[in-house]
Amino acid sequence: MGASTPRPGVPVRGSESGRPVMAALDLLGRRWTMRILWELSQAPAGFRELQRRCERMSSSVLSTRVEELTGARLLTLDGDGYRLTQLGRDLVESLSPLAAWSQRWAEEMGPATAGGPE
Amino acid sequence: MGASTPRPGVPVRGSESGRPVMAALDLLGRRWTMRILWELSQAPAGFRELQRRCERMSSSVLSTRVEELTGARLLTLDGDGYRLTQLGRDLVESLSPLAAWSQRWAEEMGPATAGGPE
DNA sequence: CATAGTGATTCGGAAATCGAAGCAGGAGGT
DNA sequence: ACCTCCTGCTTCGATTTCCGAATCACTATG
Repeated sequence: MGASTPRPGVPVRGSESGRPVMAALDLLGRRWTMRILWELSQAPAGFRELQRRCERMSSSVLSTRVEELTGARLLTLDGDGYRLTQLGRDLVESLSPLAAWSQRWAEEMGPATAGGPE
Repeated sequence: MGASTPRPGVPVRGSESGRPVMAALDLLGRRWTMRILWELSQAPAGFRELQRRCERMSSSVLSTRVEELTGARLLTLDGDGYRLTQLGRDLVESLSPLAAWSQRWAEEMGPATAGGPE
């Protein structure tokens, strides 16, 4: 399988520079990645429970994502299932302003799009 | 074209809840989306210049992303090209802790993965 | 042996992405 | 008018990613 875990300092998909933030954007910009981190920040979970929490996402992709995130040292697997490392918790915490922003976004978008979807 | 812009309050790919943060994660979790916002936060750019800055990403996807982000009120197109709206600037700002985190990530990963890829 | 749980893989089909080429329109020059 | 160069943007076949049901290997329990 061709999936490689983005690493800071190594050129990644869409970035030849290898700048850490670009590697992060590459890693996070993959389907389900942020959702997985988000869910695990709520509580650790086993493979199947994690799959359930993520709207029953496909196990093949979950397996790939888990491998990537483990390789990026954001996840570990122990007796209780998958859990965030300290680095992973820090990442989710750095993402937390996004939740506040999305609230304002909702307030801005809600009234303006009341007309209907497209 | 089947692309629909995620909106807070509307169930999106990978989320039946429609919670704003899930809509945001869906929108941002698409290839090139965060990169485009990141680049435009540096300076406004026209279509082709934006494409150049994003490692010559495919024009078809750029067109789709630009449409999504415009629909989400994060982008506008004027005489100078594409630029972030206030909402878009706020989003990028809420993402800025990510840059700091990625630095620590790089420090943590660099030495630890000197052994080789995978 | 049977059952049930775990994490994880296989594989055919669907969807997203890629990328080179081209379209339509505007500005400037001759 | 015509040609050239720029713009934002579309088309379409090829490639990559993602999906999802079935399945594997392993462990534990009975």
